[in-house]
Amino acid sequence: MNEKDVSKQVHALISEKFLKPYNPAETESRIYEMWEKSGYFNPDKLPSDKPGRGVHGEPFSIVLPPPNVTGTLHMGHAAMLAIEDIMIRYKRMQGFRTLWLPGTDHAAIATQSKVEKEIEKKEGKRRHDLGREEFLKRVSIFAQESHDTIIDQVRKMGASIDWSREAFTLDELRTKSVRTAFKKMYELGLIYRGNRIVNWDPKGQTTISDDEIVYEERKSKLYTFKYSKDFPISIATTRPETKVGDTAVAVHPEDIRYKKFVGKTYEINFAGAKLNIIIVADEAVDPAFGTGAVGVTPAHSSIDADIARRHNVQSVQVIDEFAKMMPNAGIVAGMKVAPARDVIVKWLEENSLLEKTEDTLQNIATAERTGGVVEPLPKLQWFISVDSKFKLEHSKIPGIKSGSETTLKEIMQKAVKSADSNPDGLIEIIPERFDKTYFHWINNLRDWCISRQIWYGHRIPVWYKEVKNESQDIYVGVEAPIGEGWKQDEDTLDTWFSSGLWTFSTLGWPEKTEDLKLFHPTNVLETGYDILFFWVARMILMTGCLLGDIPFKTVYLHGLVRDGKGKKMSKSLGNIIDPLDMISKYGADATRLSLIVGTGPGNDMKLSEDKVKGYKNFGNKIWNITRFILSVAEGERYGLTVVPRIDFDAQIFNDQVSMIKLGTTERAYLKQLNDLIAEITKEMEEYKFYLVGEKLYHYVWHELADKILEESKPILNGDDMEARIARVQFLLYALQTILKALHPFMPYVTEEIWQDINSGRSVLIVEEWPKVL
RNA sequence: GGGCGAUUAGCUCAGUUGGUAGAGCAACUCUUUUACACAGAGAAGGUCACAGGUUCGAGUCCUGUAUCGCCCACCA
Repeated sequence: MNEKDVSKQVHALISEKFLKPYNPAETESRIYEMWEKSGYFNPDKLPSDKPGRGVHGEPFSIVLPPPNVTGTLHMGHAAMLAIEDIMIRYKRMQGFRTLWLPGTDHAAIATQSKVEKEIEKKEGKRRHDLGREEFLKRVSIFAQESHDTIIDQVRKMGASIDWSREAFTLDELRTKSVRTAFKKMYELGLIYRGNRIVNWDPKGQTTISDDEIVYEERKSKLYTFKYSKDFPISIATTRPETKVGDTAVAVHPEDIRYKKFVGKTYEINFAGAKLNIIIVADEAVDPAFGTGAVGVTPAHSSIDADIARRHNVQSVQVIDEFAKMMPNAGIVAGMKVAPARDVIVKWLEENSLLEKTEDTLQNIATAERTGGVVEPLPKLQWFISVDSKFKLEHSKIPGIKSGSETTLKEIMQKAVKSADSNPDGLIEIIPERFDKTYFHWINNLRDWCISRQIWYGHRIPVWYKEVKNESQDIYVGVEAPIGEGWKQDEDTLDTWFSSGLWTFSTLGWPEKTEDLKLFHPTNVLETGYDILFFWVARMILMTGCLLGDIPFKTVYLHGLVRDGKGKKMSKSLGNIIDPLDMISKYGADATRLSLIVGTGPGNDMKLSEDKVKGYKNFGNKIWNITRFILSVAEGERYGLTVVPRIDFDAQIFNDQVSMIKLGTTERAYLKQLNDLIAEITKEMEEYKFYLVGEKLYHYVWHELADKILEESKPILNGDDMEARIARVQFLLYALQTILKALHPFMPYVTEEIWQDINSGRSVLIVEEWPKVL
């Protein structure tokens, strides 16, 4: 038999598919289906044949940060899925009883405004034209469609997630969790209803939280003037139109210029409005700024409201919910805020009261979702108090004893580990530097306004009943109260209220489920650093309050996905890279790896199509390495029968069992590979996936392929049978090892190869992570 | 105004208790040799932002400066 014939025969022994380049498109959906059928995504259906592994293993859980049902997934989601799937697959291979729980977020205000915009564009109607019921029906349809798209995308990424436990922040079970949480916190005195200055978005017609504000720097003018000729003090403001609502002028207590006026009151006719101004002394005033005197508008500025409260000064609202001046606003009554400002300035000029106009930069508060300029208004809303003391019955949080008094702020402070300030904290944030940001935020935290005047979301579980004497009965509960005349609160809850419960609402709380016992606290929360405050802090708050526990042990924060040049991806720049597009062009494995390598936790990642392409080539490289190794292993010309490759570890490393002696070269190769496994296993534990991905890439391509395979060719073609067998043994071992080690990163191509070389007798996702020998 | 981060090869980034600088991509030269041209071989490329300091020795520790980026903040 000549060489050519041998070659043909060899090829006949290898699956035909290895003769062509690796084709992700043909492979991925088939493999994903196989995984799903295996049941191994579900921690209850993991293999049970080995002690301490699979269903007998230690639990390891991650709850997916639920994507908003506002459309489709972007690269940031893809990165999140890639990182979490790596964690889960790694732990599953290590024998942990892994749960990765999927879900979606109704994202109240975001989803509602998206649908509102769509309806307005298509039908020219607003939500009030449709009515609450019809509008909600529309939103639900949209949410369902988004949900289906999202689920499909999650699967395409190769996420080994337990679909049997899928949750939605607005489904029946989560509604029960939300209402139970509300009721408990109300009973603890942590949720209260109060009339306070809130951030009102006139465009969205709702309150928003401090975190939903985006500040925009704008040029503005600082006007210095007097209310009237008889008034002794000049004040400065950027918003003259609000001055019709002034009720005081505040000066610093030590300011000798104004000391003599403190306590005096003045009746003034200011632009047609009747003002009653009292001069008060307050530490909050900076004597060096402007005139050193502040016109206090308690109804339209929270700092002014604070001053007013300290000095018992009344509050007069002059701007309404549509950002229009109210009837008591003198000559500007009925006008919009902006023109009212001009009119007031003109009035000041005409009356020779304006002393100075200066250019200044001002941070304008705008609503994140609608872009509307936020108007601070006094409104009756529901709040969560972060400073109220309450008794925490059962506490696992270090520094807070069961049954002791604490506050939500304290819970948030004590739960998180900080090398400097709180070394005993149980929650570790990765990268560490973010704990500074976290603590800084907590220290400045104010009460959280949780009611929203929108329709889509959890309706506040409070019912009112009018009784005589203009008072009303109030009922807070999980179910509607029995009896006539109860009316439920019209408002809905801030979407982060339900997200805050996510780690335990998804596991069945308030029921005492087996899942809750097994999988809570979850091991890792992996999410973007941009929602550290929105979400992570609130989960810690809610879990501490309701379970007396932490929601997760480790917080792994990833950054933003930017384009190849480091620019933020946006529609207007046209630089958006769509994950589905990348998957269909280069495969999920390549897409995943390109999002991992080159970026540490907490850093923004740069992604270009070329990078993805490069990793597609890598998939093919592995494919070709497999072809080569199988061809030499299975060739008759080497005198080898097809070896049951699954048992190689034993054969290689136990000389008693093996008939094959490894040579010094094989042992050197083996040591190198072993060192690599030791290194990357350590780095996996340290969440340094970017290093592991890169090192495996480098080893496979530039060590195994370029050096070891090349160096092996003369031996494999030589006459020394024993040397050939030893080499083939090593190569097969190396192949299996890198398939295992790469599997969390490139699940599809590794599983596809594994299926072939093991003739479908085992599934790589539950194989053992390579051992350090 | 406060805080955080970055600054290392043309580009994107590693560099874990201080011990003579690394990877990927791009560019260059050569090679179509039966695993792979979605490839291989080879060569090239850096005063580690700047200035001081500690040390036998600093990309790494300290102080300061500059530039860029991000977050937080109710100076009216």
